[in-house]
Amino acid sequence: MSNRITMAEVARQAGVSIMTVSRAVNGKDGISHATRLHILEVIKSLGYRPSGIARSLATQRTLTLGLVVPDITNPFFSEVTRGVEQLAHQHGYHVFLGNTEEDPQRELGLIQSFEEKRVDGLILCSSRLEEDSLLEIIARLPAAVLINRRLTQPEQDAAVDSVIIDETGGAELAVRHLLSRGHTAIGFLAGPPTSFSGRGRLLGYQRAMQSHGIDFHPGWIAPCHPSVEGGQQAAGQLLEAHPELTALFCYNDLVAVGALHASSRVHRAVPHDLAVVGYDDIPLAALVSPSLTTCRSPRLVLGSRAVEVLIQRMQGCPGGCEHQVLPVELIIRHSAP
Amino acid sequence: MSNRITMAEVARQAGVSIMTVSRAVNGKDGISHATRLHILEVIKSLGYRPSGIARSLATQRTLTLGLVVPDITNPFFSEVTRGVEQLAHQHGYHVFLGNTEEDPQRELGLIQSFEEKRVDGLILCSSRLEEDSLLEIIARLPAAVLINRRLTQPEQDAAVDSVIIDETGGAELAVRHLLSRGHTAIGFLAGPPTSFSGRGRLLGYQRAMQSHGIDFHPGWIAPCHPSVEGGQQAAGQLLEAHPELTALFCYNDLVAVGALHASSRVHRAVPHDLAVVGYDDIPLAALVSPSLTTCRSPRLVLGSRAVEVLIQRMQGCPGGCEHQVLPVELIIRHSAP
DNA sequence: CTGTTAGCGCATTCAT
DNA sequence: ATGAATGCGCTAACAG
Repeated sequence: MSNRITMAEVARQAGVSIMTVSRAVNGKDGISHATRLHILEVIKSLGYRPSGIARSLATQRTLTLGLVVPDITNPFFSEVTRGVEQLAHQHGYHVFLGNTEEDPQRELGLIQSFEEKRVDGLILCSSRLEEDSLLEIIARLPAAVLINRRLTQPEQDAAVDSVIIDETGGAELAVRHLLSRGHTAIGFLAGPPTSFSGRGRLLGYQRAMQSHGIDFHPGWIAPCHPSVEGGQQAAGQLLEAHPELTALFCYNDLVAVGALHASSRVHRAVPHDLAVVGYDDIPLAALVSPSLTTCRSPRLVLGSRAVEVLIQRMQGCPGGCEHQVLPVELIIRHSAP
Repeated sequence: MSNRITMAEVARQAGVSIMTVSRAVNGKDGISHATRLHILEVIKSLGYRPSGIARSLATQRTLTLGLVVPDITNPFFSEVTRGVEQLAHQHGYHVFLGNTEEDPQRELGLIQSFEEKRVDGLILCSSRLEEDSLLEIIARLPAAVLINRRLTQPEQDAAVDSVIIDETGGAELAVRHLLSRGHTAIGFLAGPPTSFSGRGRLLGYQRAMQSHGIDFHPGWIAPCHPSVEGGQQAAGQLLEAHPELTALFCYNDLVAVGALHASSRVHRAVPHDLAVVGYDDIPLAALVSPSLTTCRSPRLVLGSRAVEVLIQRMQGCPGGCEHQVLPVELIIRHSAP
């Protein structure tokens, strides 16, 4: 390797002991101002950089976090990542990024690797792992936070920190907006029924409809793949089967864009002939035309809040686990004014 | 801390020496099949995980890479990141992600931190640092690769590995496409003149125009901020000042989307009254209407190739530095058929 | 095949 | 205010 300069070398050149150098480097006291200055001088001239590895071995802390996401190119996760990095940096931590490519097997591997890297804390975003594995893993780690997921069993849920979005509340907000504009025949392009957010948003839709005294129409709900193509296809079929629908609430913005495409195909102008509402407010939402009315999920905050919870836990703060639920904001644009 | 299990503990429980455990863990030979199985059994039952920290201190390798990007939420960088993570994973490496938030000062800090973390290699994406600092930093590190940038001075450039996109070639491709469709009055919404890609794309535009024997019109070139707003504003002004323009080549897709907005304002239908070509092929490009004809920059490959170069360098491969130039592909869609 | 001896580079006692 | 001894958990030479 490149013959790195060590503390011993600095100590030799400065004519002091290793311990004194250590004190100077870490800004601790018990050292005269003069020698400190001198040592700092030597350090600079030698280009010495302390070894985080050696330090971590001695202190049993790495000042390192692990972040696991399903797909970093997804704007949702990239913004969560940004939030995580931002706050980690603020607290002097650095972050290992793991991309699972949606593969639970890789997720497991990454978590294990991060454990071997001795991360001080782990953030699992939209974990695809089953509850048992998840719980087992988290128990092994010094600190861990789930983003975008909670465990279903109450006792288990109580044992793990989490930060999530108010999926149901956001969906209610969106549907209520449509209802307030006079729509009653509102379809729902539902996402994956297995996902946490899929279930939450469906529940919100149902609640809002029910609270308005609207009969439940199973036919108005169409599951679809959470993509533009999925949305386009599902919207096309739904509108054909149920021409009475005057509005569509979509699982996410990609699906909504697909709905936009589909409606233009069947010559229903948005928003005049059909109102469309999305979810997430990804950058795309403001750029398509008509621009999307949508629910803004606080992605960056999701990440930064997770780090806060983690750091609190790492500092051994007392109290039980935290379950933060972040509110969602309705952004009204042209697709459903 | 959580009383972690060490190799010594495993050794004790298995009734062997630490060294034998080490051999079993690392799959080295010089150990009987039976004892290996036994040790592995003990390891599993104890839930032992080797300490990467201790291992790194002993071996002087961390199996870790550092990646520094300006903004992880930018689809360009998030895909580069994905490529990096992918290939790193393939080779058993893990990656520290650093987000500079476009701040050179933070970039410097991150690099220094990663050096202290003893990363085996560093990838600098679209570095904003000045050449001297850059060179100095790279000299300190065991291995480093630049993405999206090369140093201007030949001697310096020869001293650092890099992976870049053929900016000029891509721009030529785009403009030639417009020329081949009969356009001659082609405007250029140029990006930041200080950036590597800004200069490269401008050169490509000029070359293509010149090779077609078209007089140089400085007025046809308008610098603009590389965003939708910047593009919209610049396009509006350019089209007003030069109504003779029948096509616009845009610095990137965001600018092109802005141009789309602007042209609809002045009632020039795309592509009929005005052809528009973007650059990068971000996901948005296919989703706006009309969909964008654009140059696809191989972002994922940019990342994965950088890791390959890095690993080659880390293995102490001989030969001088590599300067890979990745080709760009023209994607023809509706904005300029 | 297995165990022993030495570090890796630093921080944490405890002396001086 | 400074230094010496010891250990963090593991691997790399050597011995046996």
